[in-house]
Amino acid sequence: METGIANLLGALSLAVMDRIEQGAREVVGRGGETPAALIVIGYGQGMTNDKLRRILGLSHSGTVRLVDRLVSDQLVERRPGKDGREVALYLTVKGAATRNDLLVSRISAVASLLDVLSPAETKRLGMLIRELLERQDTSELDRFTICRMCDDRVCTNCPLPTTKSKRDR
Amino acid sequence: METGIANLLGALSLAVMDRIEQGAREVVGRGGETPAALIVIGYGQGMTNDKLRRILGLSHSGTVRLVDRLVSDQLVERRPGKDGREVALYLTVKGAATRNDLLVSRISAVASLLDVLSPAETKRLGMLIRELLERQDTSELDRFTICRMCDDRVCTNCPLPTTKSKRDR
DNA sequence: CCGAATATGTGCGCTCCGCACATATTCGGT
DNA sequence: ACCGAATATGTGCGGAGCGCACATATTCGG
Repeated sequence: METGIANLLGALSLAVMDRIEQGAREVVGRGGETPAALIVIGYGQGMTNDKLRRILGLSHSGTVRLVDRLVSDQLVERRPGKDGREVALYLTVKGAATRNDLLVSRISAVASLLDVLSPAETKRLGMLIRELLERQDTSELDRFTICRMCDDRVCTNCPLPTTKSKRDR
Repeated sequence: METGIANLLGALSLAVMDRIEQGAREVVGRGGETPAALIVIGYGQGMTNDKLRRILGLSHSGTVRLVDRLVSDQLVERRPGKDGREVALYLTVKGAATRNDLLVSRISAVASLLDVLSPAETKRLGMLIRELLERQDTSELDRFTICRMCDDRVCTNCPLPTTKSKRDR
């Protein structure tokens, strides 16, 4: 195994996430999984507290309090869900705008590290990362977790495998 | 700008750091910058509270309390520094062992994602990452920050630029 | 020699989160 | 149709991690 290369990827990932998280905190004024929550809620219609919990990898109560904060910041609304037990989470207008700023901030943070490469090098790097992600053995939940900060406007055809993998679960 | 590739690198970085941080928490029983602190203290002779603060990007008091935790966990010792104001931080035997476990855990976390690539692909990815890091405009402090979790046993010749850059500061 | 700079420690409070417990709704077997 | 199990959410409580403001000790520089 090439541990030297693993180390380099670890260092790069740390640098990337430092910049993403710093920008995210400036945009939403909060840290932890709060920015990711805002992005995840914006993906879908009918996101529930419990789905969010699993995607973010938080405890149940931690997720409830996280949503409390989003609601008190007027970024998210709790509405009655289809199932009487569920709560359906929706972005407010302000929440959608903040989410948008968040995605822009994230892409520009990564791009600022990436733009030292030539277009050809960037493309080669992109293809390798795409291969790497394609071949991961990810459950559907894993996919949402990995993609919990992804920009759905620029990520057409996500490379992560969908149906197969992890014993079809 | 290729924002699609920036998005992929962001997703990969998130996946990598999720795994690194999970492993680190299991090894040291603590999160935040505590694992990185243990690694940084292990690099040098005569690490001080203030140098550590700058590398980790924490406040002064946050760093003092972080070291308090490391001391109470018997991973680090405070010794009188050369300068009468400074405190010299040293790993205990237990601290050195924990640091070692931490580095092993980190490399294996990254490797578990990386090993779906062929040796040739891995090598190409490594070269591109190396190029990417080489061309960053990093101050000396930036280098330490980016490398704050790096495995000094496997990272021979770090690609990050040393002397030039950021107006020679 | 004394004020400024440097380095560390402390009181206090905030954010983010988990555990344990409580409540409400739906599902499933009889 | 009914009742226990499963599902989904909310709450009391506390801990981990961190920052701000302030205090103290040591060193530097004019």
